[in-house]
Amino acid sequence: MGSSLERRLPVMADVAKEAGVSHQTVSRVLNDHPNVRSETRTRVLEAIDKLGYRRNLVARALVTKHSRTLGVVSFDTTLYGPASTVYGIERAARAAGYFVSIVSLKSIDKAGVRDALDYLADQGVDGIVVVAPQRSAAQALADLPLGVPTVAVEGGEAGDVSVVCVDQVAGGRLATEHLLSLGHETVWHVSGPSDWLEAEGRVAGWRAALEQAGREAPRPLAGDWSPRSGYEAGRSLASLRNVTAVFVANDQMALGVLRAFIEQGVRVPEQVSVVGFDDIPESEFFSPPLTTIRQDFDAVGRHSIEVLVRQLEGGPQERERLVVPPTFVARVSTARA
Amino acid sequence: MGSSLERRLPVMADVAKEAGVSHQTVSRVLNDHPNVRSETRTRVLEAIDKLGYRRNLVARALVTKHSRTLGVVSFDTTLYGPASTVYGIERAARAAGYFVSIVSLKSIDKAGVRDALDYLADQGVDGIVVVAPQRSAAQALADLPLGVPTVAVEGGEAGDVSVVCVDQVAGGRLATEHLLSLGHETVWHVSGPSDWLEAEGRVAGWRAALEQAGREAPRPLAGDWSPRSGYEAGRSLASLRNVTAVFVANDQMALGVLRAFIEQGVRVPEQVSVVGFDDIPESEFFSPPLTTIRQDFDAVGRHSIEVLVRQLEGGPQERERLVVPPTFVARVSTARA
DNA sequence: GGACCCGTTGTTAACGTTCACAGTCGGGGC
DNA sequence: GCCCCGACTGTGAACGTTAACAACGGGTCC
Repeated sequence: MGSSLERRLPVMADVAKEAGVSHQTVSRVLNDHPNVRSETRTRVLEAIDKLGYRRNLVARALVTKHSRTLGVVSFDTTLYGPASTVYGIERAARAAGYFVSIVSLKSIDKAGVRDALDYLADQGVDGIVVVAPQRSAAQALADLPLGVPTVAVEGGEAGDVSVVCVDQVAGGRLATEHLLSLGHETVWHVSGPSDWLEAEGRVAGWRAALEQAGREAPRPLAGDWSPRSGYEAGRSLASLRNVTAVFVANDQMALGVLRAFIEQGVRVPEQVSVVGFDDIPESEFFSPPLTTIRQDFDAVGRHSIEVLVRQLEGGPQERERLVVPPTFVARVSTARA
Repeated sequence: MGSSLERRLPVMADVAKEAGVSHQTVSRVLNDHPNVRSETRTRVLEAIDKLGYRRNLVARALVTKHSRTLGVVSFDTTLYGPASTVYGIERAARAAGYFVSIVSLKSIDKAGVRDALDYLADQGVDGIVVVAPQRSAAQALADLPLGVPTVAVEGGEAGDVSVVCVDQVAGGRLATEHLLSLGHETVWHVSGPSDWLEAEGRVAGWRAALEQAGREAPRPLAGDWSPRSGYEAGRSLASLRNVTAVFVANDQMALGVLRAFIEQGVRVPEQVSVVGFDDIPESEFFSPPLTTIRQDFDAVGRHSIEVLVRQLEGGPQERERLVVPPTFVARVSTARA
């Protein structure tokens, strides 16, 4: 074998020899230690450049006990919400100088969350963000004795950890009040899966708005976030007489509802008004373009890293709770009753 | 502070003392070394359990020179395709016993890719998967001298690295031939951004199918994958007289096209047939449900890890090229001319 | 002029694991 | 009875970095 291929990568000692200083001085240059003569610094930098030296972060992590890696536990990053949140997390983390190690769970049960947490802890992450939108995940988090600073996204009132989330209740209210303000007698609801905190919050907001207006709340139809479940809910709704307004818990299900209505000859918004939730990029081009509630996933991701980094670098801190407000997006799927 | 909080985590030496053996024997037990008396093994295991010992992977990585971490470089993981691919990669990697560290790029230029690669190399990843669907990214990859085994996903003919991809040309053919077989005189095309290899492959497949049938290829309209760009292309198409069949390079743009057609009073599939690409979960519920070409992103992700792990564990290997075939999904957006 | 301090540098010892090698012990072949 | 071999275990030295401390020189303050 050629020697150039086998030659081991240069280490600090090599740089030190090249620059005629001690390895510790090289370390100081690398870590921006103030007390290094600038002439020495230049010499070291030149040696580094000449040798193509790159510092070994593993060795560094061993002695500092900090890996500058953050762990992310998430659920099905194929969905737009989690994907966008994780995207925001990753970019914010990198901007803050951290690596990001990801674990995507297929199902979130206590064992799954515990495994993921152990797995990341083994790897030596400095902090963890758990995208835990399900009650079971939030609970698992609350029960687990975790030795690593942790932030929950959409985590509800989860034990001791800090939480960053969108105000789902406000979102549900926003949607419902909009429909009520258009003169609809009441508003039907297609909800998300019952063990999701987000689904629950939207139901609560919807119910609160109806109650405040003194209206009867119809029994909500439960979906699973998928377009298909929305479609099925839509068929049920279409067969009912008195439905004029529907608040659907996410845009994908709203698409299914829209489809069912079209098939059944129910015109939106002339006969029934529909409001979605999330504002996915597609919503604007549904038929008709969907009025919806926008969640700023990117902000959620960024905030969760802010909170985590503050905890990491500012020492032990108070548990924080950061709420991002949702916003109303008017399009054409709603009309006066 | 309570001493229990400050007590350092147990290390191998603690376990060794507890079990009355040397630290090396503990190491052997942990690494499933054959030559350990089973009675000794049990004693060590009990000590580990009692002390709640967890081995320090950072220290291990320092001496073995293997971090059991894989790096993933991707572009905008908010899009369904990349998100699904990365999801598949992550799960497959974890199943193979590797951690996954992710870098999401906003724009893929040579500098961005180089930075990401350096960043991951610094962290000491054992291998890298680059989801490099753009020509510039593929080129960057080809030019870069990388010391780490690398696999490109959707990477085209990229230099020395192995490639896993979906056969885009076949997909383009499939879509076009389907439309031709329905008796359409020719097929229009709304393409993806010109520097994307996937876009280029689909154009090539479309063109080849038309040529083979002896038909004229109209000038393709270029989009940027977004529903909005599809919408704009759709408006242009609607203003044309002789358009009866359109192959759109992805489902999101197809949604925009559909929307534009509805607004212009063009009926699908009665007047114009539309075929998309990707088969995102929403497509089935578009109006009308979209006939499309399905890409198995999950398989792509899994294969890329297979190839990478084979390279990692089987020593230096031949450059591989693995092609996943797309499949045709019939729905209702197409009809006889 | 001596004490002291600060800026600069070097020396030595961690960090927690695995690797290389050297024992020890018991059994089988001659 | 001796030798050798194989199973098992222990000892010491890496791995490449940062932390802790010591040492040196020159200036300032009294």
